[in-house]
Amino acid sequence: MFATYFAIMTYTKATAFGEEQQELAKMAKVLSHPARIAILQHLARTQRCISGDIAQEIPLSRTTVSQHLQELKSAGLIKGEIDGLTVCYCIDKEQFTKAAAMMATFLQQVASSYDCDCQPNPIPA
Amino acid sequence: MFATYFAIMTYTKATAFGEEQQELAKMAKVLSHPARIAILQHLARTQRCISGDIAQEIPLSRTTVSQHLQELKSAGLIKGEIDGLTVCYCIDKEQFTKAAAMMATFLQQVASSYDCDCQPNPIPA
DNA sequence: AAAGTATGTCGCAAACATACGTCATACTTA
DNA sequence: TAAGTATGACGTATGTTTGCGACATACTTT
Repeated sequence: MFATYFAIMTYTKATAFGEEQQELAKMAKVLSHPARIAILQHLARTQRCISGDIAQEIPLSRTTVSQHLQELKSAGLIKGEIDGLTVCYCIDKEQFTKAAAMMATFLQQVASSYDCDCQPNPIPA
Repeated sequence: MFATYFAIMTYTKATAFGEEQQELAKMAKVLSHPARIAILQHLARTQRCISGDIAQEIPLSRTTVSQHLQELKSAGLIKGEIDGLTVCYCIDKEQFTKAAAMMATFLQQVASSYDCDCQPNPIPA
């Protein structure tokens, strides 16, 4: 107990990243591969929910595309329904919108930060 | 020459990812680690351009934080000015805003896509 | 000049991501 | 029921990222 406290206090700095920081990083990670961007764009553009034809649109093997789809799915950004032989994927609009809003808010906050002129630390607190 | 053509044509699908897809993925990758999110938030929040004090705010060693700073810098999202002993980092507002806008547009486009009900491929083109 | 401080760079180990061939599953159609 | 097709899961090779200690650099202060 004391030991635990001590261990924590020894670390002057933050002990872990915040919930939101981890959420944002996770969202960003999902988007951090061109194949997954391409898949999302394709799903957004197409009128119908294309299944494995997606692999036709992307310069990767079917296996690899399937993996990327799994990743997008387990992140909750898309959903897939089995319909007989084929699987119909589409954007999970609700979840995607939520995650996108969080990301957009973060970007907005950082972008609208005060424009620094890189002066040396003014008040060495 | 013919061989090259043949090699290209053999690939029915796209040969490479688009410029924009790669740009977006790159931006996302930079944001795909909680430490880098935390650093950006910290820089945005702080009135003055903190240098190595950043390491105090983050649950990682100074070395590792320095690396993350380098990554943000080489992605152009932040800039750092040496001022004697310390280095003053801050958001590169122009570049960050540009990248953020690109990302926000992409998210918006996907989020505002048509809401699919996952019917089986209607017209098997 | 010597000691001190803020930083960055190097090199390594461990963890993770990517790509893809092959195999397993489950449905369709003949 | 057998052949065919669309998929996902498994295994594995190869590459990339992360984290950090130890060292190098460059400036400041005494």
